[in-house]
Amino acid sequence: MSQMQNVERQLREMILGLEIGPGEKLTERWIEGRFGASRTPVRAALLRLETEGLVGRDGRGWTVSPINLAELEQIAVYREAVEVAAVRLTCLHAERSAIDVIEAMLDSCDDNTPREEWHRVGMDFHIELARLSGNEFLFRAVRDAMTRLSRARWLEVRDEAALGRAWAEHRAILAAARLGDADEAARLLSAHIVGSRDRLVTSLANDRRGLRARGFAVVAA
Amino acid sequence: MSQMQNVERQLREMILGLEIGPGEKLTERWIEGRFGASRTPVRAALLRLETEGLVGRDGRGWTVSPINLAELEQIAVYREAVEVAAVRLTCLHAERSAIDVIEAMLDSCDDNTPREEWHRVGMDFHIELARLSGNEFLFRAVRDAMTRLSRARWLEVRDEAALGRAWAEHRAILAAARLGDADEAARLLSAHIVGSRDRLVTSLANDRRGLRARGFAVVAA
DNA sequence: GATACCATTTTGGGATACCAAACTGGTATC
DNA sequence: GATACCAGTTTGGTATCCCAAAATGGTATC
Repeated sequence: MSQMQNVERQLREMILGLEIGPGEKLTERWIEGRFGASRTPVRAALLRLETEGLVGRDGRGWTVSPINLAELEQIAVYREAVEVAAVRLTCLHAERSAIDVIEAMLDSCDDNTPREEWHRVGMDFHIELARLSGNEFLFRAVRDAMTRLSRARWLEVRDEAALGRAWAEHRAILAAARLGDADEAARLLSAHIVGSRDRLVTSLANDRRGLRARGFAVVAA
Repeated sequence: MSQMQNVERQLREMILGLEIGPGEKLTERWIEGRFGASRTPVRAALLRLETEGLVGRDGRGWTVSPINLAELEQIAVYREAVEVAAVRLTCLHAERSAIDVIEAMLDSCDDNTPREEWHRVGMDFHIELARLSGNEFLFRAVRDAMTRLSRARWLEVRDEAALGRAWAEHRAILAAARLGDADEAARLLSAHIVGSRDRLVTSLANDRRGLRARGFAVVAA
């Protein structure tokens, strides 16, 4: 593993894991020291994370991208477009076994599963479903969108009921896909994404004060 | 203008303008000498062009991405998803004047207009239409997709009739958008993209031998 | 106490030096 | 003639150095 990939991966994990808060300043020299690499791989990593939207330039200097509620809403619209297109393709040439693999992912979560794992599986559901479309561009679009949403979803306060509802919606989507019913799968997925967005934005807007108190920059819609 | 942006812009122009052929090898040192910059900005430029899909890593070393017919077909599906979503949004809050600006772009091309300009306007039509959606992510998706398609479209052999047909389709889409008829605009745009893709892939597949003779790597579907 | 100003430090952008791995071309061997 | 092998060269990855611009902090002035 090259240093560049190493720095990139570790820095991404720190940002997504909120070990570095949204809105925090980053200096290339701090990263250099933190990961024991020189500035060349550090700069390469920052350039890539910039295209992922996780860090941004703040005049001179780098900043961990703040949570931006307006952006979250726009991403949801984007997701809806690409995920619905992907699931429609999947329905056309649905591999029964491939869908079963995704269902098994959902099954792997139970009462003993740590919160972090639910979070990851919830994202992977959408990513893996998009992968089944066989279209590399739709897949990457979904994966990148989920990456951008990741921190916000992590901050969302979700009760057991909401989590259970999401899982039920996931299962309903898979059921429609298994039958090859593209219209139904599209309708369910679309509703799921819109619902998720509403809960997410509402939750963050309500908690905004508390989040800022924790040092997390949250930009209003 | 920083060196990095300079190198990036010039190198992108050379690749898109086919001054460096698809499939050609690139060395950081050649670029360094060609643009009179050191390796630091060269490296940054390559990293960004990599995310745009214009260059790729070939083991050790860099290669200008070949024209990939399978990829072109996948991009068309992706475009269809995002452009249709964008135009639907545009229809919801269509600014009459903004649509007129796009129509004026189309009008600016006549018999005396150089082929290169038709090419550029044909792409900008789609990009600007997506911008009107107001959704940054849909806009960027369309812009990036058009960038990836650019070289292939430039290589396409297009007769006057095909060009005229494309312009007529563009105008029809704008007319529907002006009326706020989202379903009609979506239907027309979708058909336009599918038609474009078919003509493009057919043309390149037919010319494949000749293109390879010119030193352009063209990967079959 | 607020503010304008200047010296110092910090920082990102760029240039260069170094290295190990990969590639190249030629040669010896069969 | 084909092939295995080796020295020399090229090249991407990394570290380090330099610089100008921007941030910082202290100080003098009002």
